[in-house]
Amino acid sequence: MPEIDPDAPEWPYRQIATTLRTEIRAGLWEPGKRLSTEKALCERFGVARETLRRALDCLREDGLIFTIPHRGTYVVDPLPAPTPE
Amino acid sequence: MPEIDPDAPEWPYRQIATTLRTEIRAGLWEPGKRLSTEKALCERFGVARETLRRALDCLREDGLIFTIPHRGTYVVDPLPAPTPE
DNA sequence: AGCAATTTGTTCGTATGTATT
DNA sequence: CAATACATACGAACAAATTGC
Repeated sequence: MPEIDPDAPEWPYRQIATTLRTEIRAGLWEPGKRLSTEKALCERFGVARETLRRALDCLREDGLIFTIPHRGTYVVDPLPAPTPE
Repeated sequence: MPEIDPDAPEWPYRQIATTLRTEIRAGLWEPGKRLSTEKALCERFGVARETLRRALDCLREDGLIFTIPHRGTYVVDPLPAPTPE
């Protein structure tokens, strides 16, 4: 069961962003802790690094994650209130 | 003051080539030095990467620039004599 | 102090699909 | 139809900072 569907109308990077957003909201990624590395996430979703990074950009805009250069990407703590819309 | 006019009769990539050619000839880009990255130039001119690269192709044909893969695009040193026409 | 591995940052090469001119 | 343009995506290579030994 691939985690993204290349044939879906939604772009892969958006599908990935949605998946990760849901997981973070569900608590699968603990606030304050580090997310998987870009490399690991690329392998998990079967996409190129650019695509994965594009997805992370979305989450960063949501205020759900932040990245420390050469260290990793972390889940914010505490999580921001979900934005309506 | 956008640097290119999408409504002009000239294609955007040609307008960009002309602008950069003029700047290089005027010495705004020092011979031997690196030009801005494709990304930065895309943002400056507000065009897609393909369009920007098409403009760089023109300058490359003019012998004004050369590109080192994964490093950047540089202004030739010395500049070639302007070709008549 | 030194060194290699890890990880993110950057940059160009290429290809595809869609829309516009 | 052909050329151009945009957005996305994959690939490759290199840079730079961090980490662990």
